[in-house]
Order: sequence, then C-alpha cells, then structure tokens
Amino acid sequence: MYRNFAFTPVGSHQKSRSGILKTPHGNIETPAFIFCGTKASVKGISPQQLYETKTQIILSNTYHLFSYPGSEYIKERGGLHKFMGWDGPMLTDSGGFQIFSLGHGSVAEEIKGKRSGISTLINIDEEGALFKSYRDGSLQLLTPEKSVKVQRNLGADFIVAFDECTPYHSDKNYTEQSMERSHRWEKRSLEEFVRKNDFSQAIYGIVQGGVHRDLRKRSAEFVSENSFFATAIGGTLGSTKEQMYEVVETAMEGLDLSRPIHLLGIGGICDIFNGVALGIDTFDCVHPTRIARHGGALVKPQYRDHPTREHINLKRSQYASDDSPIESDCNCSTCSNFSRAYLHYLLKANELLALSSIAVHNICFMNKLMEEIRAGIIAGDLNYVRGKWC
RNA sequence: GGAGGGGUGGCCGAGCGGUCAAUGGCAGCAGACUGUAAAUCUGCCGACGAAAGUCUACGUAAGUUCAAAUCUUACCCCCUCCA
Repeated sequence: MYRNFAFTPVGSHQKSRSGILKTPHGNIETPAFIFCGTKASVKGISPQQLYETKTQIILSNTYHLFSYPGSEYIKERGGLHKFMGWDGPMLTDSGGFQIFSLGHGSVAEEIKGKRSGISTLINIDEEGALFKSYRDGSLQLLTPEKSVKVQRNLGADFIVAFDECTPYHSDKNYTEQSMERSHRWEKRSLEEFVRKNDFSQAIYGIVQGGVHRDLRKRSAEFVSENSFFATAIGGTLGSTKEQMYEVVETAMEGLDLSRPIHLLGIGGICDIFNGVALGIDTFDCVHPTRIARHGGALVKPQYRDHPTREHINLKRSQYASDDSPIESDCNCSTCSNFSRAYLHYLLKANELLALSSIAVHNICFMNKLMEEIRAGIIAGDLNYVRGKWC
C-alpha cells in the first residue's frame, strides 16, 4: 500500500529516535522540521533558498489551495511540486486545522479567551465543515472525501486525514463527540485514499482527544488500528508547556511506534526537544517563518536578550547600533552579509528584504537545530545537547 | 492693494462654547505570535508622578463668558484668486 515509502530507524536514545523517511521526492532525515508554505509558498522564500538552507520538507494547505486557485487547476499545471518549483518532499495538511483557526483565531487568542472577530466557519456536522471563503465569501463544504481528493490533485508525498482540530475551551463531552466524529472522518479519508491509491502518496492519521488522558489513549489506539502510513498528533495540547508535554506523552502511549510520528503545529526550540525526547519524528509550525516577518530572529542561548525568549526582536531600538550579525557563528546568507543594525533598519523602513532575510536565518537555524538533535540521538548524548539549549 | 481660506500635540489631520490633554492616521516605544484569514494583532504615546493627581497646551496678545481649541478684536505668518 505504501510501497514507495518507508521509515527506517538509524539510531535511538531512550525514547528519542532518528531515522530515514523515504518518499518519492527524496529522503528525510528525522527528527525533521517541516516548514509551512500554506498557500504554495513559504512566505517570502524561494525554493532555491529552501535548498540552500538545507530544508528537507515543506507543507501546503488543502483549505487554502482548494479555495484558490483550486486543486484541478494545480493538477492541470502538473501538480503542486511542479507548480511551485519545489522538487523535495512535501506534505499537505487536510484543512482540519482551519475548522479551528477560522472559528477561533489563533491558538494564543483562543487560550487567552480573546475575541477574534468574525468567524468564517459556518457549520460543522457529520458530513463535513462548511466555510465561508476568506477570499470571496462563497460557501465551501470540505468533507473527508473532498479533502483527500484535493490532496490527491495537489500530489504532495504526504497527505493528512481530515479531522477537527478541537479548541482548548471545549468541554470533555464536546471533545469526545468531536473525536469520535474525527475518527469517522479519518476512516472515510482513508477509504477515499485507498480507493484510488497510485502509490505516489502516503496518508497520516491524526490523534485527537484534547487534554484528556483517556480520550487521547482511545484516539491513539484508533489511529494505530487503521492502516495509515504515519501518525500525527493534533488538536489542542493544553494551555501550558507542562500540559503540552503531558498530553503528547499520553498520546504517544497507544501508538504504533513503527510508524513515523508527527506533532502538529509545534515549533518552539524547547518544545521540539521535549517532543523528540518523547519520540516525535517530525514537527511543523508557522513560528519560525511568522516571527521572522515580525522581526523575530531565532538565536542560540548565548545571543538571547531575554532569558525566556528563544528569539531576539530586531525591531527593538537597541539593535539600531548593533553591527554584529544575528549570530556571529551562523553561516547563513543573512548572517554572512547583514548586520542586526541593517536588518533593524530594513524592518523600520518597511523593506521586504528584512522579512525574507530573517526568514532565511530562521529556516537555516531550525534545520541546523534538527541536525544537531539527530547527531545527539545517534551519538547518544541528546541530553547534553538539550542542556545547552533549554 | 482687494477678496477669500487657513494656522491644533514629532508629522498629517478631525474637532468649532462645557462631557477636550483634544477622534483618526503616521512616526516612536514595547508586547504577543506554535497543523498561517498574519509584511498581522495588542498596549503605551504633552510634562512630572507608581497612582490619585498637578501643571503646561490648539499662531501671538487682549477680551466676552460661570466655562474658549471652539465666540470677538488686533497683530504675525501661510495659501488661493483678482488687480
């Protein structure tokens, strides 16, 4: 069923593991970070820059590309890889997260209880989720079958079953009902996937269950019992770091460990170390590229300007006269050519170069971090590596 | 020389008798951001003060009024049109 895919372990340390994820577009060394290129573009970054920063895999989104320009259109252009000029491994998310984000805004806003303006999620029922297009206001129904069909047209190596990403503030009853429905949706996704499998894609199942131990366990068992290629952990992971690690740990317990395990939407440095320590193989997150656009450059602990912050904010006035690069020991093209002062100026002057330059650094940074983690696992000194970072 | 319009906080620009330390926007200063409705969003932004509050402020100067950025008069600038 997944003859062109494989997950081969190359080393492990306690629960942490390093491996090779084989795809039709190349191999991925794990643990790996997947950069978000939601609308068929890692914002401000060219595929060439992705290659140069040793990016292994990127992700695009079903919901966005379904809304515009449409998956048939992309299929006619030769598929997403060809359309966007990226020849490496790729994953498409199912659109399930948009059931959360278009209804509740950002994760932080939902947890902090802030109002997020107008919701463009109209309704959700057994059939699927009804959206009001953020582009033109038209109504769009996304179902498990449709999500998989769209993802088939897009042609990413990895596709994801359609689920509902449950919010933190849902009560246990809703979370359970939602989880059960997600399970049914995931089964339907898998059936649709199998119906027309041409072996160019592999599908992920998703563990839901919110912050509830028993639900997470049940969900993990459900996913493992069904013939997904790999597993993703989704839904809310709680409101604190501690809760997040606990939820992930619980979700891991019932999983088939022979499959690759992805942690959806997590990208903080310490969060990644904690995930890896629990056995997570891949991560994806908008964080590195989003904070870059807001002036945030990821730095090693010795370059931080705030004890608990993993990045420096180049918009701060203190950097106006800082002639050093973001990181003196970084060899990315941004650090090789630009000072913090120049990047500060570019941000203040609203020059687009600032956004892409910082993003290049952050992408390079994350890829080197993952490389260091892999080396740590293989060498068996991951705890030492982790101690340097967190 | 004649006619008209205007001078508001770092800038642009509302307000046109009390509820105005003065809407907005920009700039400035911080913060947030975790399967991207995000080059976004939030807060602060006259001075002193932790705050309550006090003081100084809507070209300048005199007035009218219980009360003036808002009304009157004079003056100083600016802009437009006519000679």
